[in-house]
This record gives sequence, structure tokens and C-alpha cells, in this order.
Amino acid sequence: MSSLPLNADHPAQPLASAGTAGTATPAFSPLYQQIKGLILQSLQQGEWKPGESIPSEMELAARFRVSQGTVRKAIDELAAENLLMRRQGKGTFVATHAEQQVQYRFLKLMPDTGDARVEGPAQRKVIDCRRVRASADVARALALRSGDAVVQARRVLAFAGVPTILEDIWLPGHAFKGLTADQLANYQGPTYAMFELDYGVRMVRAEEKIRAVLPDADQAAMLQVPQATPLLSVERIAYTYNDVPMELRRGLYLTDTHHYRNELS
Amino acid sequence: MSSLPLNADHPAQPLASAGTAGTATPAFSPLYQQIKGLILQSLQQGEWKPGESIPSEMELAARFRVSQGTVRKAIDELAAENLLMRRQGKGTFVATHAEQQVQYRFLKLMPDTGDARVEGPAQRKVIDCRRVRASADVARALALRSGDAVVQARRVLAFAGVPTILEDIWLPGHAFKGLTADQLANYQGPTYAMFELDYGVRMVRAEEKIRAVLPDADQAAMLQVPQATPLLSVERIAYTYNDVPMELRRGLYLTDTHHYRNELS
DNA sequence: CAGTGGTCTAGACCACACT
DNA sequence: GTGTGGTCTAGACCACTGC
Repeated sequence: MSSLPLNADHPAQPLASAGTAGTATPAFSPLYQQIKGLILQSLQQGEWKPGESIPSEMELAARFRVSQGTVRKAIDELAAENLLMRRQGKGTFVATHAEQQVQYRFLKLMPDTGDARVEGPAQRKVIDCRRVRASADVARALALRSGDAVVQARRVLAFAGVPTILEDIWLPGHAFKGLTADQLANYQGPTYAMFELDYGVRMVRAEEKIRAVLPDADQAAMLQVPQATPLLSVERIAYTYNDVPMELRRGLYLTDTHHYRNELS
Repeated sequence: MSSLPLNADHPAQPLASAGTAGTATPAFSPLYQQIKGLILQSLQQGEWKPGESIPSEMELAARFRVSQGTVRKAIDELAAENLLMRRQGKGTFVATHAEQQVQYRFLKLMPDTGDARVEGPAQRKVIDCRRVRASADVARALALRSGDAVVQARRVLAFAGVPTILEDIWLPGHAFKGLTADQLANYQGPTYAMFELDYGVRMVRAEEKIRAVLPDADQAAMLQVPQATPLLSVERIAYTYNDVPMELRRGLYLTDTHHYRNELS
């Protein structure tokens, strides 16, 4: 395992790996990975907030006592993971869901014709929002214990007046104290941007499990469709920094004029 | 626009952009992008085949009269796009769907419990495989003209004996002359690996549109489910090099014991 | 051992944005 | 012009693979 020459007078080489001395894996870690970890730590601790710029490559290189190229490689990876955003001539910025360019990055439902951006944001109607105790499956998804406090919300999203998405959302109670239906309904912009601003929680990545299902009577009523209408069931777990799960979301998507779009590579 | 110093005696700087002289966009293209284009061209023309190694970074640097670092950056991007695969100490290889590591990379349907790899490959039953004329929508998807020859196939994939996927596949007739039902059913390994080996067609990326639907009588019979069973409709267009569409695939997935898995970032 | 990709440095210059 | 990220080079050394 290499170590960072934070207090050394001279930039150092990685101090070589464990070799055959122990039974543990060598676990060689390149310098730029360690730098990446340190930057990640600063992001996590809120040293730089979403939308703000981080120090220049030269400054970071000086701070960490490494060359610009090494800092550069660390930032490259963080930018590839959508944690940072580089803008030539301006600087490097902490990514945010408020950014116009990548707004609604996690919403893959697209209208069959035309551009998603043209359609504009959905009309949101919050059915319910309250503090409850986590059921076993919700607790498991959010890495909590059964019975821990969670905020539970249900809302309907409509496009051009047509109810299209029915969403149930669960959030850890400790991180989202005081979340109201009003916030979920009336915040201008992506919900995840509101989470950043009001609760300091930045969603970094998510996993979705998708199925085809038929709605129960309640769900059909909420979406104003017959119960025989097949719907897309989308279960999402969203994670903050360090793979900590911070949201469970179960969506039902009406897919007669929309589709879920995915790119494979 | 910079140009490559292929015959120069000295490594060159990019020859600067157009400046304000013309009305055309400057279209500055960094050296490594040009190198990337040349490597791409060699891949496309089959100079190096799937699974083979390409020349070392040093050799390519010599061939293109640039530094190793520049070649490196070009290869980095191609590796990130899954066109090449780097293996430390061994070399850089042309990616292939036959690779154990990334087999069935485009199949996102996973069993609800356990690992996909454990389940093993599906049993394939080919219902139909014949040469037909392209309908308007198939032609559009494959960038052909209506009436052009296409190979059309239908097959059912079963896991542990349970029919789970019904697939209709369309392929450009000119590139897949002589494709048989036997090949589609009995080739050991991913179908896309067979396409590479027998037809020299490598699928590089794909786009999918997903909906929830109810099957018609025929489809329900093929999957041995009631007609009221909601199914995932997955329409895929797969592309070779240079964004040329080479396959249209319409799948119906049974999602009672499986789900479509997606990662968002 | 030689050859491959992987890391790190140092320095030069280019493209872009702001002032 | 100044400062930012972006490109390119040259050279050194490290880690991994296979002869």
C-alpha cells in the first residue's frame, strides 16, 4: 500500500506494495486513486457544495504535493462518474441535479415523439407525505432497521395533463427531517435538486429493477386507467457518496405514449 | 483542423485551427482524436479481429509518429467504449462478445434471486427463420429501403425449462446471407459472438425502448402464459462501428421471476 | 529476462472564458 | 492579459505476464 507524501519535501513514488511478506493482498493503490479518495472525502464533507467550483488543478497539485497530471487523472475519473464537471477555461465544478444540462438525469421515461425537454417538467400532485416506521423490505433497501423512522410519500406526475407516473418514495427519517408535501409538489426543478439544497443530500447513482405489472384498484384509480392496463414497475434505490442508499422509489409508468429509454454499450 | 504528421520527420504540434478566416466552425480536433479515428478505421476494416491483440502502444506511437501518451489517450477512450480491452502485461485486445467476462453484456434480464451466471445460458428454440422483404418500420430502423431483403427470425428462450423471452429479430439481408435457424439455436455462446465469427459483424452498442404490454394470442401461446399476463416489451436497435444499425430486435420478457436491471449514473 | 500496459513527473504550448 | 482546463511530449520507473 502506498502512502501520500503530504508532509514530504519531495514528491514521492508510491512506496511499493506489501510483497510476499504477509498473507493479505498486496492492495497496491496508485497515487491518483488516493488523491481521488481525498477529493471524494472533501465532497462528502461538504467542503465544496453542488454547483460550486473546486480549486484549480494546480492548487490541488500543490495541496497534495503531486504533479498536475496526477490530480488530473483523479479528476478525470470523478468527472466520468458524474461527480464533477469540467468546463474548459472556467474550472471544475461539483455536479448538481439543478444543472440545466443534466436535469432529470435519472428519469428515463421519454415521450414517444418529440424531445423530452420540449414536454417540460411534469405537473406534480402529492397524495400523501408522512413519517412512518420502516417495514422490513423498506428497511433492507435503505440499510436501516425495521421500525426506524422513514418519510413516506406518494405522488402522481402528469404530462400535458395526463397522469403518467405514480410514485411511492421512502427516505431515511434522520436525513430528511421535516420534509413536506409542499416541497415535493412545488419545488421548481428536479426533486433531487431540492434534496441537495434543503437537505444536503446528493444522489450520485441508482439501480433500477423493472417489471411489467397490472395495477391494483387503488393504483389504477390514481392513474385514471382501467385495471387491465399493463404498467411498467420501476423500483429504484438511489445512493449518495460511498454507496450509502438514501432513497427507495417505486414507480408505475404508463407506457402508451411514453417509453423507458436505455442505452447499452 | 489539425493534420497528422504521418510523413514528417518530427512530431508535430496540431497545426492550429481555422481561426476567423472562414465561416466554417473551427472544428479543432486534437491529435489523439485523430489517432482514435485511425484505430477505429483499422478495427472496422478488420485489420485486427475480435479477440486478437492490436500492436503495442509503442508500435502504434511509431506508426503514427506521435508519443506513447497520445496513443494511450486514444486507446483509453476506445477501451471506455468497450471497443478495446486492456490487459496489463499482455497487451490490448479487440473486444468480443465471446469473452467470458462480458458475455451477454446486452441482456439485462436477471433472475430475481441468485446470480445470472449461475442460471447458465438459456435454452433456445427457433420458431422461424427466413428471408423476407423489409416492412416500412423495419426498413426505417435498419436504415434500409422498404422492400430490401432482411432475415427475419423468431425464437423462444427458456430458463430452467420455463419459456421467458419471445424474440423477433431482423437483420440486413446483405450482411447475413445464409443465416440458418440451426445457427441461431445451436451456437454455443452469445448470438452476437456467432455474428462476429460467421458474419464479421461486431455489435458495439444498442438502444432499447421499453414498455409494458399484453401479448396477443400467438405471443401468449409461445410463452405459455395467459393473455392477461403483463409483459415487458423491449425494442432494441443494435449498431456496429460508425453507428450503422445492424439489428432490430423485439423482445417480450416474462417478469414474474426475472427483472430488467439498469444502473443509472 | 524482455515486453506489455500502468503510473508519475516536468515542462511547453493551445483553446477557452472572463475582465 | 490572466487563469482555467486540454493537449502533447519525453523520460523514468513500477506492476504484471510469459518465456
